[in-house]
Amino acid sequence: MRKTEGFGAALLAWYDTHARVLPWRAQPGENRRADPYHVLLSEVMLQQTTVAVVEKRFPQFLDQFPDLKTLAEAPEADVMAAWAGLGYYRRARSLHACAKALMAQHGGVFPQDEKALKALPGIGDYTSAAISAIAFGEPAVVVDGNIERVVTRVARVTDEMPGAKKLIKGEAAKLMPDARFGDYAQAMMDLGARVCRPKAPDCLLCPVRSYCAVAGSAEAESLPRKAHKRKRKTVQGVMIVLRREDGAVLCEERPADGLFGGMLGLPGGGWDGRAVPEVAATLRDAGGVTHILTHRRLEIDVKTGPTDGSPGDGVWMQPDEARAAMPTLFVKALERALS
DNA sequence: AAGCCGTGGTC
DNA sequence: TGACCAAGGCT
Repeated sequence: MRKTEGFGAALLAWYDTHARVLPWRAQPGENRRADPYHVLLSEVMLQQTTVAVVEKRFPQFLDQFPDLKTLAEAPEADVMAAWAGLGYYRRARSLHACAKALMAQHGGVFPQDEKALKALPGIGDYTSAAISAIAFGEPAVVVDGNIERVVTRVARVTDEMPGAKKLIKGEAAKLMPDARFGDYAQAMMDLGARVCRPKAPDCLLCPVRSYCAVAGSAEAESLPRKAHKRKRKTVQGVMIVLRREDGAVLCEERPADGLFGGMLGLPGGGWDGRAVPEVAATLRDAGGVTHILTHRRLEIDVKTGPTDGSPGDGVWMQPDEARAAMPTLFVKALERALS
């Protein structure tokens, strides 16, 4: 039987001297735990989003919404606008709903157990465990993409993802120390990010290589095993930039569900299941914009022209204000039309 | 349970 | 270029 005793202690010792310094984190030895609201916000922001991006956006968001109550009471449009450019915009809507639920159902006090946390909007298996461990020191089994990778290698889990998830969670539980559960979870993630990387893992300086089933072997890089992804489809459409005499641009709020749901966007269609507005045919061709999503490739023709017409169900906004509140795709289309 | 949902970086 | 990846959740 592989020895797991001592794994946690070895990793924590490494973390004590190698922890990344991050704005939402209580550093090891700081003798405090991170603020639950900060942990919630950072964890949601970090879902499928790189640390580099979150390091920049977390302080800005926190500045605008300094505490749970402020976030809960903020207009939804403000929250969505603050999320612009971060992607996966349902996260913003869920985060807002989560803050409201915490105020309404928990008196503004975070529950500490995973189960109660997971019942909140936008909080799933990973995030509930992470908040429970990091903000409250609970012995939750935290498994994210980094930890998945570390565990499949340490325990040599060769089953294909995502089927192996249950097995991985079991193995992850075996590796846990008997204290410092929050530090441990973050240590695992730091290890996965910096040492036990997807490509070219740095086994030579890994603090837990003596516990690892595949350390130093070529097999390490092959784990976890993942099925190949299917090719994305190309979708074509049109975006319309109508300009008023004062320079304002016609914008519109997108439907709550679907691509860029609830965000500020531009009129148009053909790429999102909606018909191309007839005005498009009367406007100047401003060029094209290509935008790559995880499972789709959008090829957009940008049309522009002056108008004194009524706003319809849209809203006139100055370009600077619009840019700040719109997903990147729309910003690109706007740039194309205005430059 | 497999597909949907953004964006930017790397190789 | 294209494939893969990054502290996932929801349906």
